[in-house]
Amino acid sequence: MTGKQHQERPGGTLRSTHRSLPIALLRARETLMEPLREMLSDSQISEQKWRVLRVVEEDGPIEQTMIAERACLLLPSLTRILRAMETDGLLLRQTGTEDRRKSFVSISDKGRMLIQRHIAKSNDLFAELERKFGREDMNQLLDLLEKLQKIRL
Amino acid sequence: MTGKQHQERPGGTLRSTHRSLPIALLRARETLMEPLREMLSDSQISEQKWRVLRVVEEDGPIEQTMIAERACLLLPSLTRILRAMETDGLLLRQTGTEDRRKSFVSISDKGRMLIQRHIAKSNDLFAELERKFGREDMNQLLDLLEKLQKIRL
DNA sequence: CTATAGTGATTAACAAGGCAATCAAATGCA
DNA sequence: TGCATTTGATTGCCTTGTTAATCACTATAG
Repeated sequence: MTGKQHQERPGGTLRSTHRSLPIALLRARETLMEPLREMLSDSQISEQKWRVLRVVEEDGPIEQTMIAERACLLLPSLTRILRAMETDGLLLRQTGTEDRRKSFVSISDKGRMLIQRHIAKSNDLFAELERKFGREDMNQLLDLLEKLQKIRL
Repeated sequence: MTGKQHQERPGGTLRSTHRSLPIALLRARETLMEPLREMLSDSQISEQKWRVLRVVEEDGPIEQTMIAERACLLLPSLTRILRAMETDGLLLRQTGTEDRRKSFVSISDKGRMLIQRHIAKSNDLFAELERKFGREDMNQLLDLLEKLQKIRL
């Protein structure tokens, strides 16, 4: 029996990492985050805090479990992040009146100002991306990603 | 036709987080990683270590800078991960002969066995995804992501 | 009403992400 | 040859990711 080292074995082989969806999603995301992180570093704010800020601004007083889901964060991370952001005066937290386990988070004026300060740059980046990537492909990609999010394996 | 698609308040506004590409990429990735992480937890291995293992297996003796690029890790993270994986006997590291700054990493038999142990499950997951998502959309998504990776903003 | 289980949020402990500084080997140049 | 510069890798410091355990409060059964 000659050893077959790089051939298909009974267990088979994996796809090339070039066609691995998790890796491709990660690599694509890095393309976007590099300039975005640079933009946010001016305000000493992480990409996670930026996501939280946007979600809270978008959906008004909102409970933490919902923020976590929409900003793709786990609750333990969110706890720490909210504490820091509240200390920085970007957010407000108040415990619920009916159910005192819940707390509702809303954006402060300072938080709104921080968003305003980055809107122009953010939209510029988006426009540049749309130009280089193509509006058609952009929308198609967003549609496919939205479809993928809904799948449960 | 009916005016602006997107109404602007004084100072402007951001896109909805539903159409934010970085967030969409993250959410879509979560869909995939949930079952994958569960699979890997059997072997006490993180998704990062799994990526490293696959890259090293795929590209033979390879230097760390290259691993970092292909597995989407920063060098400092990789240093720690490789140290742990070497301790676990999944990888081998040897200093380069020409350039003694470089070190070349290769997979061990134990590492290869770990991959073999998960190939079936991994391919099953991929097949299920392809079935639920559609082969056509799948390939289109991979093509779009590959295109996006190449853009420099 | 009390014991119990369930839910939202937090804490603890450790792995990994991210940035800056550093080390060691190699390279370029006067 | 000397010495600054560059490059591959590491370390330190802090934040975030991840899991399990816990706390505070609510809802439910007996």
